[in-house]
Amino acid sequence: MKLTSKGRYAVMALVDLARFDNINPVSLRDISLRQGISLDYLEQIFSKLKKNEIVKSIRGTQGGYVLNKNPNDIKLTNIFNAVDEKVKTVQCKKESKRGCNGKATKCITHNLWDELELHINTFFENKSLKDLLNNNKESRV
Amino acid sequence: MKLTSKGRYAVMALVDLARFDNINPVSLRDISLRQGISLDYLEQIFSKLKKNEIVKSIRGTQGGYVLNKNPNDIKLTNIFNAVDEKVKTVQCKKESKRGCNGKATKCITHNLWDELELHINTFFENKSLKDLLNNNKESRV
DNA sequence: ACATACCTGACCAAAATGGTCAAGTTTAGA
DNA sequence: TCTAAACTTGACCATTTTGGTCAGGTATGT
Repeated sequence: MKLTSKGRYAVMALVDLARFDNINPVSLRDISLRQGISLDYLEQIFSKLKKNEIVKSIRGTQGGYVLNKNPNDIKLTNIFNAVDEKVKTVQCKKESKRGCNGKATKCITHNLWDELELHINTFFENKSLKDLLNNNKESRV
Repeated sequence: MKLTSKGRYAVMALVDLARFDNINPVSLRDISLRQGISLDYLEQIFSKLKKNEIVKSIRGTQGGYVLNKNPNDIKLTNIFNAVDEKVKTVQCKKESKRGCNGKATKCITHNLWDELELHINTFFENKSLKDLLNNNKESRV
């Protein structure tokens, strides 16, 4: 059970963006340099963030990205959904008619995984970009 | 962020085992049939569970596996650790001296991932095999 | 017009996942 | 004592996911 770096990068980049986009649009190049994330990879990630209306892009010289919402209204849930970092505990959800192993019953631990998913998602829903900004004053190592 | 089936299978198998091992040792073949998990794969999983003293094996005809502890004392944490299903949010933990991206600072969201790990692990530590047994009376679909 | 920055899609290597296969060893019971 | 059931070990492997790179674009401020 692990977090993929696409999800991590998306959050890191957005925190970075939130810190600097008051003044000017922030170029991916800057984020890339500051956060140590490959520029090409960032472009993929921001393409998705844009589709999900979390950021806006401004083209041309001095262009870059800007948040499209108040940091308080951008929850981790929104970010993770945007980059397809979903919390998946069981696959059997889709075949809704049937039980889990093709049998007529739910798999013996089905309720547990539902609980787990809920537990994690609750965490993501209660955490906004703003929380992260506040929480990040004293992070020197 | 997803749960691997090794972890899921381990829990499913142990719940199955806990239900039936009062009378006789339970063979992997039976678990395989009841839970729809490949026998060969179960063997890999139980080899790890045994090393971690969660189950005992009894060889020979009519042999099989038995729980090695009270269901109340087997937490999800123990099971997941046994089969290497760890919760990993950041890689940067190991290089403890340095920060995250090889820089002198923690990555901007480091605290967040720590919190998340804690949040998930707490769930696993508070859940025992016994809880699952009780919770599983009415699981028909 | 040109540099900067976004945009798009193809491509790819490495690791993880989710197993299978083969060849044992051990032991209860007929 | 023979044999079948069951555990044991370790090699192997196909597929998917991950974490990118590369090669081209297109838009726009100056």
